[in-house]
Amino acid sequence: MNAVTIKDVARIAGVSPATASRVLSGNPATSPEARARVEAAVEELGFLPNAQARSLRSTKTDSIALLISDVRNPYFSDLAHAVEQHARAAGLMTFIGNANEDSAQQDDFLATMLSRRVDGMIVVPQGLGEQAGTATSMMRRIVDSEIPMVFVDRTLHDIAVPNITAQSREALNEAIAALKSNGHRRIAFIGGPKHASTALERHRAFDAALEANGLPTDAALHFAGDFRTASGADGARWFLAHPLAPSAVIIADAPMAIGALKVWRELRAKVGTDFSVVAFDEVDALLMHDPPIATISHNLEAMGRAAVQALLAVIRQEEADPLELVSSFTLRPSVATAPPENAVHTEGTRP
Amino acid sequence: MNAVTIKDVARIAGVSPATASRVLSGNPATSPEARARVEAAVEELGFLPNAQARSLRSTKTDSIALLISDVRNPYFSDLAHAVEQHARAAGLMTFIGNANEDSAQQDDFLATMLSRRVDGMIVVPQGLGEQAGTATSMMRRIVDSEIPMVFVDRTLHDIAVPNITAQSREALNEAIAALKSNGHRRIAFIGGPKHASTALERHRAFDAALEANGLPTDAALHFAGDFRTASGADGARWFLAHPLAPSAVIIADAPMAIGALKVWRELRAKVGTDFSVVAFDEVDALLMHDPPIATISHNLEAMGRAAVQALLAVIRQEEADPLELVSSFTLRPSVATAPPENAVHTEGTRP
DNA sequence: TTGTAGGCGTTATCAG
DNA sequence: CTGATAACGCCTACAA
Repeated sequence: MNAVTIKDVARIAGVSPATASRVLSGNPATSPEARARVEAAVEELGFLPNAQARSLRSTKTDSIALLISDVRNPYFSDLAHAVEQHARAAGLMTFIGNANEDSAQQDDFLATMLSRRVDGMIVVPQGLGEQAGTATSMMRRIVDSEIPMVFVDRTLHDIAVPNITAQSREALNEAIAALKSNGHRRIAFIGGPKHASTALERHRAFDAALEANGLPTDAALHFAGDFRTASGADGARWFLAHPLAPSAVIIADAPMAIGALKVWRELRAKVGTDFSVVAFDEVDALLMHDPPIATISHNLEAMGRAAVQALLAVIRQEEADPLELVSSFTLRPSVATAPPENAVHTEGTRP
Repeated sequence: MNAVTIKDVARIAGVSPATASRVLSGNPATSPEARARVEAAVEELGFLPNAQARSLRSTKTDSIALLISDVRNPYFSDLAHAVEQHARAAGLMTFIGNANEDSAQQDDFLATMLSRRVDGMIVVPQGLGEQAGTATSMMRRIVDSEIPMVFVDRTLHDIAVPNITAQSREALNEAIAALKSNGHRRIAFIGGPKHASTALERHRAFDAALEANGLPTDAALHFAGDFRTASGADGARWFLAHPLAPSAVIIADAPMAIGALKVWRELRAKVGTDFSVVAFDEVDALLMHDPPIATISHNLEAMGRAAVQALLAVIRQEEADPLELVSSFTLRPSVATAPPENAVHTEGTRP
């Protein structure tokens, strides 16, 4: 296939493989003449060094792996873009892997990347268990291998690696204060899966924000989704049929919000009139919706940059600055301020 | 780091490295006893084989590279998802690279992947020149290396590798017929960049569809965008200010359509009333728009599947069926059927 | 400045 | 079925 090796280059250039290698790796101990001849030979043969063989001896590969939860979720593709551009600026190639919200797919990718000796990994970890999620045994093995690794967006509560996460409490405070000032009292929450730390964080911040605003928390107003479109659709139906008739709902990510909005449209439920909706993640689909949906958004660009910086610090064995990203809340009056008086729910009429 | 090698495993298991290797690679020429002991040793040591070294000897790596143009474009992330799932079903790991619509980034990724000896590549090629785009010299080198490769979505007119592309003529015929039957006569086109073959194909199909419907083609009604959001915004302003006052516009991809819609919203131009819009790519943002935008969509799932199949055929050196995917057209009446009588344009009133 | 001679971790070959 | 041995492509002492 690409059978041309450094020996071929050396032969054509009339030098030894060692000299050719030195030229190729920029070793100063080379004569200008040797350099010229080797470079000519490389050009002539179209030689591309075999990274496998190279990193068998040396160790740096100038590449990192990035594992995201779901390529099709704009939240993660924005993150991927940010990571990729910052890594590139630092001279690192990024290989993107898609876990598809599945820990087995995560494990395959990470194991393959580890065995291919990337210089480090930036991972949105796929958890298994309760609460913030717990590591798979493969994840533990990979962490034990001591490859430089940072978590981004999510964490695992039983693994101690540097992590870049966002904090949504302030934004939820604002959102709920806005809803309350418009008369909303029963606010539902469509949350994420137990294995994702972000789901837990958002859920807790939601409860805390209710309390901070003097509203009662109620487990019955919490729907456990899985961050994917289909569960948002389920949540939408659950919301409409809820016996407590909540007048507003906060949805913990964009795919679920989109799933929910599609259901509501089908059922002719009037978002923003019958009830109010606030969703995490500022994506085009939510802004284009009629009426536009209020959103709580993280700064993915900053998150990606921070993740790359943190990883570089680990690779260089420096101290990493402990970073915390705070989400911001964007209120779109047409939606979040819809008073519950208009709500079908509060009148007991439901599709 | 992961210093445990197959020799350690062999030592613990009390067999030779060769035997350990056979067990690990599923070679049938192994005794049950050897298998058991090796597996126990692997478990005990947490051994992970070094893929670098492995593929230095063998050649298969059970992995492929996928290069897409833009991770943040839902069109490509859907494609990535499809490719990844089908490759996974075929036992192949997928490494995703983001060209970011930039041929230099493409070249870096492909060169790195080639040197890491993936088994094959599925590429949305980034062209350079005129028309369907022309290959970079790195692309040529990579093709010359004879690594199994297929193009998907786009092609390069000076490179002959199997390619999976879509054909939009029928869909555009339908769209323009629908527009015409609603009285539209001057239809604008916001197209893609010259280096993308899809841009050329869609532009030609647009002209052909006009002719097929007995409408004149007019270069003045064509705006050259670049498939990214910002150029869609430019196109939107161009459209509103156009001296010929077209009453409908077809936009060649979703990011440009979204950019355009945002501008029109800001300027209070009434999409679907003042003028009609049809856009390529069925993405949530276009469906959520008020009113929903008519879309022309390809089946990305089928495209991804076909690309994986074609690549597998190349890898196995089989004949690949020359595949051609036809795009499907979804007409959403509320928009595409808006009669031009309502158009601000035809009345000469423009924001 | 250059060449020679190992060796990185694995698998293919060949003899037993 | 197993074990020794060589080789994959490259890099790096070490010696010249």
